[in-house]
Amino acid sequence: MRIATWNVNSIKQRLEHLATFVRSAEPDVLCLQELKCMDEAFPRAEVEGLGYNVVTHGQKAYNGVAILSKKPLEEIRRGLPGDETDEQARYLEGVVSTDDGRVLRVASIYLPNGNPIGTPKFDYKLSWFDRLTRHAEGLLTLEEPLVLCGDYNVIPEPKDAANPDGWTGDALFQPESRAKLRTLTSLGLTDAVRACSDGEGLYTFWDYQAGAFQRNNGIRIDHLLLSPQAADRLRTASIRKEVRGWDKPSDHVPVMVDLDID
DNA sequence: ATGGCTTTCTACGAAAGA
Repeated sequence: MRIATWNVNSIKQRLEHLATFVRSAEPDVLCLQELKCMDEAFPRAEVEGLGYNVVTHGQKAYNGVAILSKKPLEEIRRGLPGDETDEQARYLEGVVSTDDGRVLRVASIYLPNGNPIGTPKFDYKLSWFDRLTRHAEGLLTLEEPLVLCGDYNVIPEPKDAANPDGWTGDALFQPESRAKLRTLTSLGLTDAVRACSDGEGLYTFWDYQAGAFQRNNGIRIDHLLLSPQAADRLRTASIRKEVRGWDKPSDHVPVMVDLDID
C-alpha cells in the first residue's frame, strides 16, 4: 500500500500535475495540503475521475486539506481537537480498510508556518503542535498502522537544509519548533524518510524565489510519521523531486511511502 | 532581503507563504 503527501499550493492550479502524479505513482492514499479553496470549490468530479474517493476539509483562500483514497474513507475527523475557536482547516483524518481486513489510519496535516517568531503566529504554531501531540498520543493507544503525514513546516535537523544558517531565526528552524517535533516523534513515531536514509540533500520544498530549485537550495519539511505498527511494515520512502521541475509547479513535492500492507 | 515568486481576494495592491 502506497501513501503519499503533497502540499499542492492551490488544488485548482495543480489539477494537471495531480493527474500526472497519480497516474505515474499510483498512490492508494494521497494526502493534500494547501487546497486554498472551500469544499464546494474543490474539483471533486475531476479527482474522482482519476479513481479516488475524495474527502476535503477546506476554507476560503487559505489552508485546506484533503485525503484521496482508492478505498472509501471511514471514521472521518475534520479539525484537530483541543481548541473549539480554531477555524483554520489544517487537519483531516480517516481510516481505510484493506483487502485482508486490516485498517490503516491516515491524517493529512498542514501545520502552521509560524513566521515571524515572537508574534501570535508563532504562538499558534507551538500550541497547534501541542494539540497534535496530545491527539497523536490518543491515536497511538489504538495500536494500529497509522500515518501522520503532511507539511509540518519544521526543518528537523541542519542536514535537512541546504543552507541551514540561512534559516536561523525562522519559525521553521527555531529550536522550539524542532523541540516540538521531537516531542511528537518521541511518542514512538518514525520519520519514514529518515528510516530509509540518513543522507544529506533530501529536500521536499524549494522557494519560488532566487532560483532556489536550480541551485538545489531546499529544505525537508514534509514528513510521514509512522506508528510502530506502520513502521514495522515500511518498505521504502521516496521524495518525488522531479515534480518540482515541471511547468508551474507547487513549491513542495510529493513524498511517498510503500507499506507492506495489502 | 527593504522578499528577487506564486496564489488568493467583494482584487487593481495587500497579505500570506516558507
